[in-house]
Amino acid sequence: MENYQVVKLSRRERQIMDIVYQRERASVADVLEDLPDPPSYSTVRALLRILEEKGYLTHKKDGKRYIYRPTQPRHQAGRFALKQIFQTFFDKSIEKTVMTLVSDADLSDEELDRLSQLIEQAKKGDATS
Amino acid sequence: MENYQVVKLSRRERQIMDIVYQRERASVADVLEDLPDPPSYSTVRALLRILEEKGYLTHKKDGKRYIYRPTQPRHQAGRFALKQIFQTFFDKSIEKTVMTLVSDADLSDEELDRLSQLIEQAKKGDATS
DNA sequence: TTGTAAGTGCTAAAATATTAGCATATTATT
DNA sequence: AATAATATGCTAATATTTTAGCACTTACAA
Repeated sequence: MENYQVVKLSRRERQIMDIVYQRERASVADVLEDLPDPPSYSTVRALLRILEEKGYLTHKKDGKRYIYRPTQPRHQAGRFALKQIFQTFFDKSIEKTVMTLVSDADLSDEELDRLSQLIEQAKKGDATS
Repeated sequence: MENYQVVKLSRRERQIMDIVYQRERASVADVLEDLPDPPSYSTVRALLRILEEKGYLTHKKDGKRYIYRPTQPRHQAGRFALKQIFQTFFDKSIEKTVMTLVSDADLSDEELDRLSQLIEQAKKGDATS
């Protein structure tokens, strides 16, 4: 099970994958709009075609233009990306990673309550110690 | 404040930065050891030199060899990387990101307790709603 | 103090990624 | 059904990344 963060993607390819993941689906124009240092239209089309060839994207026609989507579900790709992050920056510790997220987050009370609940559930559900 | 995940790093450069961050500091041999599809020794040296030129690494001498370190503190780089992730994959929602981490994590009771505490503190400390 | 092993500095070749542009197709409009 | 506007398909030039190799340096041990 390969993840796009891990595999051989060039800089532009990664930028484009990030954009398509953020938008869930995107036309060439959408991607171009979000790209930093935007290259030409043709360039973006070429990259999208390559990413499709490599298997990271698919497209379907919508009227006369193509709409691209990731082949891998966003949530799944996200989990892989997170794994990469906590292995690289947080001593492989999920706890440290969560600590950082929560500390920086400025979450609302509702959000914090939901997190508390989740943690309570985790305590019950699992007997690891 | 620029982050290496965000700026123009090539694929190999990123791989190397990840390795150096994981190890905190690394010799050429260390990096070579961890690189997938490892290239030659000279190659790794060249890339390390380039990363130093670009300002992402520094080195000091240790005996006859160089030890490289990131110029940017790991924790700080990690926070940036996390931001990138939750913006790309989790609808910009830190809550969703934490949910995923905790759900997947299989954390020990001690870890869960510490997280509960952290969340309680966050509730007290901050009046956002 | 000299030889040798293990390092680095630099440069240029090779491989890959990035880009633009022309030819062609499709849709909508008149 | 002809035209204009807006797509895509493909190819080849350019730029960047990745690589190896040779020349030089340093540390250490005989």
